[in-house]
Amino acid sequence: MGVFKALAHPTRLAILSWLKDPESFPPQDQPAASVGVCLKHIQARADVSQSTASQFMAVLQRAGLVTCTRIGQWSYYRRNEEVIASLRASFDLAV
Amino acid sequence: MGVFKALAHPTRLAILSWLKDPESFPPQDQPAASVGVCLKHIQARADVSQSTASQFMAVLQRAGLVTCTRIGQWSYYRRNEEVIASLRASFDLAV
DNA sequence: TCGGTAAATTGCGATACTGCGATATAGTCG
DNA sequence: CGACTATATCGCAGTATCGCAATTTACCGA
Repeated sequence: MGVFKALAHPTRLAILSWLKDPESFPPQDQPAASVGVCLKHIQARADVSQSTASQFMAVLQRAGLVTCTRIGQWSYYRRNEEVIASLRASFDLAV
Repeated sequence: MGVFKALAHPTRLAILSWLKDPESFPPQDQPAASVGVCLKHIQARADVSQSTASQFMAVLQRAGLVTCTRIGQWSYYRRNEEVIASLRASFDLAV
C-alpha cells in the first residue's frame, strides 16, 4: 500500500483535498468538473515552483490517486474517485 | 496530518495491522489483549533489529497510533483505537 | 518556420529517513 | 552489589525525498 507514502506530504494531501472542488479554481479553457484542473492553478494555490507542482502531481498519479488528461498544451488533473473509494474500503483492513 | 507519514512505511503499517490481533503473538507475562504486545514479539515478527523495532514503535507512538505501557522491564504496545477511529473519521475529510 | 506558453524532465544541494551496531538506561533476580 | 534481560537512545553510512533553477519536450498561433 504505497498510497500512504503519496499522502504523507502535507501539500500533496492538500492538493488531493482541493481537487474535491474543482470549480473553486479560476476559470480555464476546459470545464474543471469533468476534465480536471490545470496544473498552473494547482501550482498557484500550492505556492510552489512549476517543477515542484509537476512532480507532486506525478507522485499522486503514480499512486493512482489522480488521473491526467492532456488537452493541447495543458494538463488537467482530477481525482480518481474509483481508486480513492477502494482505498477507503481497504483502509479498514490496513489500519 | 502527520499520521500518513507514520503509515507510509510498509513494516509500520503491518505492525499496526498485526496489533489488531494481539493474541496471535506468543504468550507473555501480561495479557496482550488488555495491556498490549511486548516489543520483543513485534521485533521477532517484523524481523528487524531491536533498535529498529524500538524506533518503529516510537514513530507510531509519536503519531498517536499506539500507546506504550511499561511494566517491569517490558514495554507493551497496543493500538490507540480512539485515535485510529478519529483518523478513520477524518480520512474522508482529508482524502 | 518562428516565438511564445505549458508542462515534464534533469541535475543539484539540502534535508530526512532507514536500519544497524554500540552504548546507555532501567528493571529483575540472587 | 553484580550479572542478566529488555528497551531506549546515539552515531553512523547509505539511501531517498524535497524544492528549485535550468533545460527539454510538446503544443499553439501567426
